[in-house]
Amino acid sequence: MTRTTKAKERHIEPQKELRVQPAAQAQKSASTTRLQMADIARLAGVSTSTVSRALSKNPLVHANTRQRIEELAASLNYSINVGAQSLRLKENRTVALVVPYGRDGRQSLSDPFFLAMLGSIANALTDHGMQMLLSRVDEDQLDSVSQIFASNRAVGVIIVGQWHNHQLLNQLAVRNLPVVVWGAQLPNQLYRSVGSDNVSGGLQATRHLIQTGRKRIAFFGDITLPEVAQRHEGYLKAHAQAKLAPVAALSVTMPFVAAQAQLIVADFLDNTTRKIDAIFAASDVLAMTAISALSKRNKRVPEDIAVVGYDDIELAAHLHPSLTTVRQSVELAGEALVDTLMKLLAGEAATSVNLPTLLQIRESTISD
Amino acid sequence: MTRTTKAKERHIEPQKELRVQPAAQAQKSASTTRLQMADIARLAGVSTSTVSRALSKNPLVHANTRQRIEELAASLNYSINVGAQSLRLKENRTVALVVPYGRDGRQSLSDPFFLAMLGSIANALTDHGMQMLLSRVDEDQLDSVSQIFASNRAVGVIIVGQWHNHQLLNQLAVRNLPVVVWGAQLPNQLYRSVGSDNVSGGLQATRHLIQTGRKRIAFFGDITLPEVAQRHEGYLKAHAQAKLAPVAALSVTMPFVAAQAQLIVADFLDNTTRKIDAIFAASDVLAMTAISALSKRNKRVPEDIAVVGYDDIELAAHLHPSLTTVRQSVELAGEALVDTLMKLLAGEAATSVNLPTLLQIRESTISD
DNA sequence: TCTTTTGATGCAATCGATTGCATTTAGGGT
DNA sequence: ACCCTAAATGCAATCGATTGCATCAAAAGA
Repeated sequence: MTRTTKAKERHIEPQKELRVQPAAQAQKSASTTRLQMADIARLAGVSTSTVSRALSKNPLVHANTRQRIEELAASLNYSINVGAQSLRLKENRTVALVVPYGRDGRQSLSDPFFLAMLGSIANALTDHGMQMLLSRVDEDQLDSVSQIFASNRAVGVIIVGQWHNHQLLNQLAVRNLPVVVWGAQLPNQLYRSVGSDNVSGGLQATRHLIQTGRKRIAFFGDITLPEVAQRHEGYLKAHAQAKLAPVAALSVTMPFVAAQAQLIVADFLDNTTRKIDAIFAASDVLAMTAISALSKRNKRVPEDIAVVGYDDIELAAHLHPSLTTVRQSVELAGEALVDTLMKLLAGEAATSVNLPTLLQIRESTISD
Repeated sequence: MTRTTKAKERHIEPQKELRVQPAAQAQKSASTTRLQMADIARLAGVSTSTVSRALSKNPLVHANTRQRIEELAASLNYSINVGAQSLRLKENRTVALVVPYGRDGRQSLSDPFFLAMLGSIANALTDHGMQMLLSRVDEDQLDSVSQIFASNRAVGVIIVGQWHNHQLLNQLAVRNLPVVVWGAQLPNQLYRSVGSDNVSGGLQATRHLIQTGRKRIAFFGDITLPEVAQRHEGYLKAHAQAKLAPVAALSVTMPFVAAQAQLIVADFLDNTTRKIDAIFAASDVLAMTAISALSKRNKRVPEDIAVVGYDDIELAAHLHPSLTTVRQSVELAGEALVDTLMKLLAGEAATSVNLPTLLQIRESTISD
């Protein structure tokens, strides 16, 4: 019997060798047909099976053959088609990072903290040999996250910011989808979350202000967001521990977006009936907005009013005055999110993570 | 002849129906087999061909059939496997965003400007129905970008930051790869770039300082980077136009990373032989670092020393003093990068883009 | 009633890889 | 010289979709 078994010859589908040249660009090099395994096989004088095995370092192929194929592939700059590969292997090394965006509220992709987090997650994923797909999703259509799985775009999802979506996130969790959320840990929470210990952070910040003699401390932030609510809880707790009665009117709800917050801060400060000697802001950006508004009104920070922020973005240390703030380690956060997701993907037990917070005391609360 | 042609029955590969349960997680729902087109077809009592056509709104299928299939698919939350689809169609709607990272120099993923750009690009790509894959690549191995194409991971690449890689980028360009770079436009440039008009930006900033009476103006930035070099060129040009002789010793080379820059700035300021009355910094982060260092030395901004930054990050307006800076519109930048890439992908002619810059005059140069 | 036309659906090849089994070749033992 | 084992390679099915052509059913024309 002949070696060549006369490979099937009926090609119904027409070979589109002749491909239309894009009109404008005469330059487009003629045969941009992407190199594939069959090409390497032909050039190496072996079958695609052997090439496949050689490139995956399968010991079945002879060492010499393998080296020859590897060199050939490298010299031709060949790289296996990951789409075809993952189709066949039914595997996928992509994780989707979902950033919900609402009309109002914290515009995640402009807040330095969230952006830094994104970078950190990218790094952590790279360390695990994972790709990162960035998806922006309308806050109201967060259930479209399940499409990401259904269409096999990614094996896991990291959602940055839980917003007002606790129920939606729970719905994803009951479907057993590998999802991890950056945010607060809440009662009746079915999904895994990673976040800083917001209550403790709020407590540390407020206690510090009280210890430096402040008595009328304002709170700036959007309390409808779980994370902020917990920071506010810490704020109240610190008051209680010091046997101070917090003044409700000093808790001001405002979104995270600097431009919008600025107006509310101005309005608050100009209302002379409310005297304050300190501000605890739910993010560094809000704190900076507050400081800016204060200095426009000739209030000195920290002499007249002390300010504490939250996040410890890189700039916080380089401001004037440098900002006292509650540090959430972006690096730890990224690693914890990715680690938790990896556990879920491996089918291991994974619990929500509460990262420690550390108060960074700087000039905005202590005059030297 | 019978209708059913006795579909092929020899299944060599064993059906792995029995899949190993991950040990720890007994919960893992039993049949997590992802839904596929064949399932929809079976449930609808049609062939996969019909389902495929129905979902792609092919007029060949009867309107009733189509609606039935669409509803079924929707109710089961079915979504076509994009991997298989793009394998068959040989198309791909993913763009890779490559962020080179070097040991030193501007750590793109911590600088707010680059991060904001990333968000802007993500938005622009979403508008074009494109996915965005984020890849971090070592600055020295930038040629691995071609792997992204070879492995069909993405159809186009946007590189944020040209760094010292002009030659490498040119090499990519001669291979006719659809690549767009954020950075300066250089002589002998074969690739398409999008950037702000750095020379003009540097000119505007410096001229403004000169017009407000400053004479000994320091320049802070890493001149080995093309973008910074052009800003410095504008700085020199402004001096020439004002018939001022720039003092070479006042141009200080420093990386973009705040922590590293801080040391160099401190060293510079403490060297009493160099008197200055203004600083033009090549990024807002550098400007903020400078302001912080100045106020630590009891120098007032702008009274003693005026400071101009570059980028106009969102925070710049909310600082104290608010920062005079050269605005690079992140939104325009993202759109221009994506538009240019889309043109390349469509085979249309595309040219490099130089975006206009606008000097934002704020408190750090003008006392009110 | 029988042929023709048209509309709707199914069959099977295909995209670029992986892999179980079959097959060939080389090496070893007697 | 001959058989047997082991090593190396090839064949062809498969992953989940798309699509040209064939087929079937129903409507229209003769």
